[in-house]
Amino acid sequence: MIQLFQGIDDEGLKRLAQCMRMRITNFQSGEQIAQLGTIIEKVGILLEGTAHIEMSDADGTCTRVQSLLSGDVFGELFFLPHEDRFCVVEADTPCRVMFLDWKHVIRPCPQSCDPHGRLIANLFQLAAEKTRQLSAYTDILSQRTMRQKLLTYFSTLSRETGSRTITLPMSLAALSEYLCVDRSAMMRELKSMRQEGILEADRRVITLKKL
Amino acid sequence: MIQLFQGIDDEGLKRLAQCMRMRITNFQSGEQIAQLGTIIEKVGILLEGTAHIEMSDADGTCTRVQSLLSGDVFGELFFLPHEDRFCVVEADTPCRVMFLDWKHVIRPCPQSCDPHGRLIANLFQLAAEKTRQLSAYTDILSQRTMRQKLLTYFSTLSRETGSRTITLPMSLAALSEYLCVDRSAMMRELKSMRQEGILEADRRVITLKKL
DNA sequence: ACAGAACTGTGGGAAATGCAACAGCATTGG
DNA sequence: CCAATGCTGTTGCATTTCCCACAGTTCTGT
Repeated sequence: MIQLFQGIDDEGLKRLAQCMRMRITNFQSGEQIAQLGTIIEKVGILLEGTAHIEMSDADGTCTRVQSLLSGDVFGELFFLPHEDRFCVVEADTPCRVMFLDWKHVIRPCPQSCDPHGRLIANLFQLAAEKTRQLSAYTDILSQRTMRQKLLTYFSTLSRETGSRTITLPMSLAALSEYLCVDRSAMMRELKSMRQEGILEADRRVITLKKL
Repeated sequence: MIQLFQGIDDEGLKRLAQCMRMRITNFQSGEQIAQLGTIIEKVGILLEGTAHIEMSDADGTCTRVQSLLSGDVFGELFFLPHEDRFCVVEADTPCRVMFLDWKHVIRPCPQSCDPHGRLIANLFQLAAEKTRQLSAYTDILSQRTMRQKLLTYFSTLSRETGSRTITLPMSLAALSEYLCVDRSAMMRELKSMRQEGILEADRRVITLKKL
């Protein structure tokens, strides 16, 4: 199920395809799907496969800044790169990608078709979700101590799943990068949190004991 | 000049006002302008005055998470609060605020009027700008050392103004909070950066000497 | 089944950062 | 003009975090 097309039936999709000149392209693993500039030009929807956005720093180092899964929407709307940086979307596995022209999206079609309005609403919904994720992330990073970073992240996960026991969606090594802290220091911190009875931790499975 | 209405003339504004049931309300200092829920309901535009968004934490502490100036747009689209948090917009000075109903914004009017499309495009533009700001901020916070945080922030400012000499838009004390570091530690770091010839710093005026 | 790679867990020592406290300067409002 | 307040700049000391190194485990592809 693709969120972007939620509430739009096949009939509507066909009309939309005409309205906004949809085109679908296939990419192989490692192939470049798009480059992101500083103005909004295109909207991409990953129909199948996995990909990621990577950013070249001024000094040449590449950083993977975002992972994209099936159904994800990407483009300048959702990730406007900084001016002096080079930003590309690259396929991790074979991908099937749909592109829309931005200018056709925002220009309501003459018939003012219903699916079009729906699509725009969905796009906004996705944009809002994006900012929510980003602000949740800054919420974590703005914590001063590592313990607070960890607890902020864990309680977000716990809230989302509705359970005190959570399974991390990434390796502990990746978690340390996500939190922007040293891995060994994080292990040490987890250890002392365990000793203080704040949580139980066995590899990726964490159980929060106190609030 | 209000960005949201860029490219729309008075004639168009009048039509829009009908289309989407614009209404304008005045607020006094300290008055609550709106509460932000978890679904998109309204779009607010601050026409005059200054305000801020504050978030009540689970433990009751209030944090000012965003300042709003004349022309700023707020609402769930731009700031979706976390589920268990209570989020309000409050006036700092007397404010004049315009509200639009979200459902009328995304529903293209029967006549498919041109200003409507323009408004939607502007809204997207603003949303994109918001995510850009947020990701610039995470870019800073994700730096591991204070020096890198400072340099990342300074070079962003420098890039924006196109000059190597920048004037901080806030006090040094506020800057330390923005960067989520200790103020005295930051002063110390600025001092050693000055001594190493990386920059010149006199109060809020900073000159970058090396890249 | 095996080799290689990635991940987890631990520790010592170095470096960075935070905390607390204080003094001088600038700004503001009566 | 003065007092009060907030901002800047500095320091000693405690703590946290980082860096590096190593060992055991799990995972992965052949």
